[in-house]
Amino acid sequence: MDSTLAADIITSVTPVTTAAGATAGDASTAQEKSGDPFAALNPEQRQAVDHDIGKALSQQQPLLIVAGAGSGKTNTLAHRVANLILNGADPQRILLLTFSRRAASDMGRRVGQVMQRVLKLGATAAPPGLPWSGTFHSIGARLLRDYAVQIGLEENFTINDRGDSEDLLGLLRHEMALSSTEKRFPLKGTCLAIYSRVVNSRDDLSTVLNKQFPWCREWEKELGELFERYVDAKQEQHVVDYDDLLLFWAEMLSDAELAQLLGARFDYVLVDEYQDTNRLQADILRRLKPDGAGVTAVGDDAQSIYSFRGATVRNILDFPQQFSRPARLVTLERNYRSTQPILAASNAVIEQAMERHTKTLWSDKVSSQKPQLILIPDEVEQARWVANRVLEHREAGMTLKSQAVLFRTSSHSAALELELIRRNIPFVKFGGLKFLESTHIKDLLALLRLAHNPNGRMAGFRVLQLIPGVGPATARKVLDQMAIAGDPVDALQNFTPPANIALEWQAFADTYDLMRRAGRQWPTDLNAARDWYLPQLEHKYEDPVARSADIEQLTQLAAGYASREKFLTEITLDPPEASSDFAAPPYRDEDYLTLSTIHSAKGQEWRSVHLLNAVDGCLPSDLASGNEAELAEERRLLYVAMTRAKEHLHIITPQRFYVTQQTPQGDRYMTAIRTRFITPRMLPHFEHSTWVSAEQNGSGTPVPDSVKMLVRQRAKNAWKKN
DNA sequence: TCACTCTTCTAAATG
DNA sequence: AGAAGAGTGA
Repeated sequence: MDSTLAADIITSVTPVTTAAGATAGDASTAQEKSGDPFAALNPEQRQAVDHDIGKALSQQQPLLIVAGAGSGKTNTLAHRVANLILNGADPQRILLLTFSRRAASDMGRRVGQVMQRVLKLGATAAPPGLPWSGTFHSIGARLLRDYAVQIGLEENFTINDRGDSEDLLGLLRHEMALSSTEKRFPLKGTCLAIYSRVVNSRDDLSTVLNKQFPWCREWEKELGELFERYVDAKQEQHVVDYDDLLLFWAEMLSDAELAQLLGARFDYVLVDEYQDTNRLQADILRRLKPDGAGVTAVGDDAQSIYSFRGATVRNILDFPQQFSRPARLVTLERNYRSTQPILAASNAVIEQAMERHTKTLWSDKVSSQKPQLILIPDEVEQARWVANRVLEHREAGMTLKSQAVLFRTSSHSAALELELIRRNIPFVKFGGLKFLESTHIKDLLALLRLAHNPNGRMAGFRVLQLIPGVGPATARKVLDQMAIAGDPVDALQNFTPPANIALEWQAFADTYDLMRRAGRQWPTDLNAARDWYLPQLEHKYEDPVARSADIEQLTQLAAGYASREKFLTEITLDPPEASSDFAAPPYRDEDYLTLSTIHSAKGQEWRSVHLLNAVDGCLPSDLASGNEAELAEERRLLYVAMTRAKEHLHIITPQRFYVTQQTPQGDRYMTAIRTRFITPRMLPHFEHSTWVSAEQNGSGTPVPDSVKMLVRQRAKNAWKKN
């Protein structure tokens, strides 16, 4: 093992006190008193951090850390990485697999802080970077580029995002005449979901259809054929989809020689959020390190919320037996995040879950304030109430950044967003509709992709139809000619378009020519693309101004990347989280409120958390109330949402919903009831209050709970005979 | 072959 | 509310 790097760091030690913030307890003082760098960790965390340190790599046992919400999971993992490096591990040979890009950079920073503190590095001394940290997908993409030639992939392959993949399936579906069948064939989105599930769960098609898509069972034969064509089409077009990034990686590892080569690249493999990995990812891990030496996984089965993507709780439950050597299990139950009343309520919710690693979180943060359960007339009032409360908290010294509003589904925040805009409260929304998914952004990216990979038919199909007068038929003809031509640029230039669009055609051909011309430098090709696209925007959309602002923003963003390939890969795997409408750059540095789907809130924490629409139909979503497994996951979602709160938790249940879709004899409003996951038995864990709408009581002041209780009690007493 | 309108169907979370 | 397919006129 290479220990030169750690040695280098130690020689640069300077006796400066740390600037890095201590997370759990008072790290710096505890450590200075005892002289022990890890003194601030609790005994279980310490076991995890010290596990098999100093043993020969080949002798090390795999490690599973089952870490409850807020138990210092990231901190523990960061300390373990730092400890490995301190004991001679080479940071270049550590593979750190995280769930999101944000988690990856967070981890890198934390490791740096720990290293700095432990080694007492000066604030200016750079801690070692971790070049191999990222999501399974992004690491997969890097490895595929490295080994492309050896596994028969074209070097210029591009990555299709979900929209492209759906469109490709849609096209093939149409070609197979499945779009006009007597009984409706599954839509392209459903087709992709089925395909993806097959790949990620490693089940066969009929199992997946029976288990997850029973209403599509009758199409098994056609779907099988469609997917076969889909795989061929991707190969012809030099494109891969998200699932391929994992699948090709796994397949690469089923070759003994390549597996040996790849496994030997990394001494340590650490996986965060293991509860949200799927079987394909578990296979990758096992094939990379068959005996589990140097493998650490961290996760919490109670927070598994990605089964729709094929993640399975079985992964974490089975981890101890996954390798040729059994794993060591360490459980972290002490919560450093939330107050005891918040934890008590969260525990009550998750206790109803059936299969799990039993653990009960505890905390010594006392508080007299129970989480609040608020009954509110409707969504509009909900928005107003939340905005009021957010401002109140801020008056009490809580920055907007330390507060968040969470919801099950992106659209649940619509009313709140309007209210926040109206009242000038800055916010950033995470999750939901991505910047990347708007048509105009997709158009421009498609043009860049087509320049990078002329075989990418989906990109081509989309781009060509942007030219006025070009529809599907012409586009197909052009693409066919491009495919057989030696040089795609020549094919475009030589194509004879219908006479009435000759001018438009020439402008496009010249742009493409420019973009592919040898010697061009990024981002000049991007600028050419933009200059061509902006005028198209004018006649294609009603609101060209807002859209061209997005395009400008994308151009800015893109110029920051080293190359076209880097940009295209990164933007596909890690799109900007918030749409430009709400996250204009100036807001970024200011204080802002966070709006987030529960899924995107994973791993985060805030002093105050509001949870919107805690009613049946929203949480659990009525689309996910089909079977027990789906319901169990919805329950975990509520648990995840609740455990994000450190001090204040407000759960809001609007009683009436405005229904946009009219049922034949339906009402405009629908009455909602409190989420079934908060049962009457749990009510003592909450403080209750009711907000009477402004119209009803004139002032909009909430009626204090004490008054209400009094009234209710008296009403009840009238019937008591004692 | 394209561009447009009309009708019917579906509807989430994400790398 | 928006997508996808069907139908129609230029």
